[in-house]
Amino acid sequence: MSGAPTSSAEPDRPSVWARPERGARGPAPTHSRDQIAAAAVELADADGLAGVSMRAVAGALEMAAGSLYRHLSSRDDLLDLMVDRCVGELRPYPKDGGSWQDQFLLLARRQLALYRRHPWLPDAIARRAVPGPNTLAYFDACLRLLQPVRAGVAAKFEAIAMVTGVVSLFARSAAAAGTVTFDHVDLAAYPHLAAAFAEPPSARPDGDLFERTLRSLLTGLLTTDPA
Amino acid sequence: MSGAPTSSAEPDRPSVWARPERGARGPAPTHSRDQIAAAAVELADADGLAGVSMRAVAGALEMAAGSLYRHLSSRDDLLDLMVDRCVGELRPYPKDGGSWQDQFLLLARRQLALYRRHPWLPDAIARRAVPGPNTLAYFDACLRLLQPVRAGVAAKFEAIAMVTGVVSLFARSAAAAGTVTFDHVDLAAYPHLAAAFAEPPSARPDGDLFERTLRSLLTGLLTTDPA
DNA sequence: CAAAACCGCGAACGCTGTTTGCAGTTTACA
DNA sequence: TGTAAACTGCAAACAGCGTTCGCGGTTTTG
Repeated sequence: MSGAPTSSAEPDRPSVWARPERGARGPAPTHSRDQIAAAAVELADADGLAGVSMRAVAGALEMAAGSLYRHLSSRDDLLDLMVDRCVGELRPYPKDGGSWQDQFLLLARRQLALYRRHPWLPDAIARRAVPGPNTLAYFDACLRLLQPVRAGVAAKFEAIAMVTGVVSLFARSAAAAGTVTFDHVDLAAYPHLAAAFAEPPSARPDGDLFERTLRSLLTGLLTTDPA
Repeated sequence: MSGAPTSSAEPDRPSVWARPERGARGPAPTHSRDQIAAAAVELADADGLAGVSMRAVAGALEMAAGSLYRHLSSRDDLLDLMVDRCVGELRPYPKDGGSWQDQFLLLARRQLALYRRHPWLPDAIARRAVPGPNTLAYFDACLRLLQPVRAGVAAKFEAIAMVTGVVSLFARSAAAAGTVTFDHVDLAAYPHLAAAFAEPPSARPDGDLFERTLRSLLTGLLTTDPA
């Protein structure tokens, strides 16, 4: 969901998606992958990513912490599951409406809503999540929307990653507006900061900022691009 | 460095910048704040943010882990120190050259270089770092560059945060290009992904992408903006 | 029916950030 | 000048974390 696709030889941790959901020999697992992911997402929505500890997730499912490792090989696997589960909420993908910019913007709006529902999602994604089926479907849908665009695959992936990133910036700026506070700071040494705060508080930028930003970003990234 | 300034009543953890560097009564500390921050930055540059444990930092300075808490009240404080120290590398700020867009772009380029020197910086900043003197100076310089722009303070802060965010996206995409790998995945269910990989690998987008993106972002965010 | 494979469990390991009591050192004030 | 307060660094400990391991019990395979 970030970065361009290449096949570099990095420390490939074996993804969850490779391992079979359950073995063929033993007793049936008392919990499914989806149940685990759902419980973890619920916990993250409530307490943030830090609240998603193996013990907490296991506790929410009334199982022992170590038992989780029958389903996952690490906490990273759990986060991959969570990410893919939430990306699935983007379905169904826009189809048959307006220009590719319009469609992409619609998708971006849905991403923004998703990131607001799950404020921890950008962080979980930025951690280089291994794409699961839903994430692959998301990329596929993006590429489908970008089909009319005459640009190379690399450029398209760059654009997708950039849009995803900007969307998460908007989600963060909305969620954490007013996070940075300059109170109790001596502004004497910072004349322009001081002047800014002397000014009467201006209205926050209008609501179309999201659309205008993404439109200029998309056209800038994809339309005038050669390759 | 992210988000707009407001004075909301959030759980204000007391910043490092408030506490005096050393008391007036006891023996002289064997290490200064700067030495601690420098050691931590060195560690982060080498091993990433995860490598910056209190014990590791203390070890690099040949002191006990608990002793760090004579200078800092938490690890967050340490990260704040690290961030502000690195932001200081942006000095001196551009002055007297070209249009405000040109000057801001120059600053953005320097930020990009900074983020490449310290790949952990974006993460440390995104964690809502408490602005130190260097960060305040950075904001001050940004506002000075934006002085000719007729836009409200809130819009300017939004723009600054957005530029900072996009710069870190570029830094990440460059550092982690080829991170997401679709190898060993059955692409049968994802026709557009499959088609994308069947295509001969196209050249990566040209180098002016950074400039074009930021220019369109800046003009989109600030020039047509009302108040 | 035996062997292999898998499940869930509880206890442990090493790591983390942080707290605490201690002894020693420097300063401020009467 | 002497004493008390304030500060320093240290070692040890605490709770929490992700993770591993050996156990007994259950299910399937041959």
